[in-house]
Amino acid sequence: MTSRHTFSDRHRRTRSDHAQETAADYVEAIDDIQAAEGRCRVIDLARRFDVSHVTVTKAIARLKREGLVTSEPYRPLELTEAGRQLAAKARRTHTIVYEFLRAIGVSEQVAAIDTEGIEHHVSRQTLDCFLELTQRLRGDQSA
Amino acid sequence: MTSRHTFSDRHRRTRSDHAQETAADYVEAIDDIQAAEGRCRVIDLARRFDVSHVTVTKAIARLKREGLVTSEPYRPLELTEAGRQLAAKARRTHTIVYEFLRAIGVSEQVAAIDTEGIEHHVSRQTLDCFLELTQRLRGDQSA
DNA sequence: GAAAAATTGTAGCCCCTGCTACAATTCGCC
DNA sequence: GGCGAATTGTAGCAGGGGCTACAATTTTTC
Ligand SMILES: [Mn+2]
Ligand SMILES: [Mn+2]
Ligand SMILES: [Mn+2]
Ligand SMILES: [Mn+2]
Repeated sequence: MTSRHTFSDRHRRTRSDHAQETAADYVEAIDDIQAAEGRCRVIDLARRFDVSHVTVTKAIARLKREGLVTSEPYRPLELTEAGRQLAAKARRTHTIVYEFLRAIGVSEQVAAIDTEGIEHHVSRQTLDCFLELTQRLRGDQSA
Repeated sequence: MTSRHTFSDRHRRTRSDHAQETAADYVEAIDDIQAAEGRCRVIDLARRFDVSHVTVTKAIARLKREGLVTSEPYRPLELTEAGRQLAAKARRTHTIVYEFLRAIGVSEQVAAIDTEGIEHHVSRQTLDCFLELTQRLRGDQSA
């Protein structure tokens, strides 16, 4: 199948997707929580992801290294401009995937769960197809 | 959104999906390679996934612990019955996702890549929706 | 304003997945 | 039969992501 690509391309890409997954989910969550509560603390993320605050602290250390987050000791987290941009992009993707799953008949609960994983593995092209089909199915609704 | 579930449910599920991801991809690959070459060696998997043979050896050690694979030192890999069943299930899911992406207009190359990640995050319900829509779109082809 | 509670940080542990370097074994070929 | 190549195994390293236990700091409460 598909003669001019290797299996390794596919798996390399999946591994690379996973490496960026935490970053995307974290900055999106930080942005969310800031919007809802005015600020985002480590404990807020720990509760959202159901992990210990230590796990969050270590993840945040990495996001700082990558220039997505800033913070001073014992203070709430802030997003850098790059962090805000990634959050916006992550949210757009998340919404498109979720709305698509809903449009093709997946329940709210299941769509929410599946979206959280799928969103990190959809290329631009696939996302466009999702968007287009969501529109089409909505127009079709009456049928 | 979706009032009676927590964010943590979604992320817990995604983490659990990832834990099973390696197992599914490996047994599927072993089954593939056995079918094509008569046997599957460590080096075959290393080439397919584009990782070192050491990485494969360690992953295989885990699959042995989990009862999916057996092998003797310096000998080719064998699947247990459980391994074969998981491989079959993984292949079914893989095919459904791939055919679905193709049906909604994604190119062969991109569909092959995206499928490799998405397949691990589609619940049964979503898979059913994929299948149904694939059928519908194929009938619709003329439109 | 001090004690208690909540939050954050740090030390140290685990497993998974990646690697290089090197040793052991098997395979292929003369 | 043996030698070189291919394959597999092992030692030791790194980073990501999970944890508990405990210390430090901030926030809340009285
Ligand atoms: Mn996610
Ligand atoms: Mn994934
Ligand atoms: Mn896969
Ligand atoms: Mn697959």
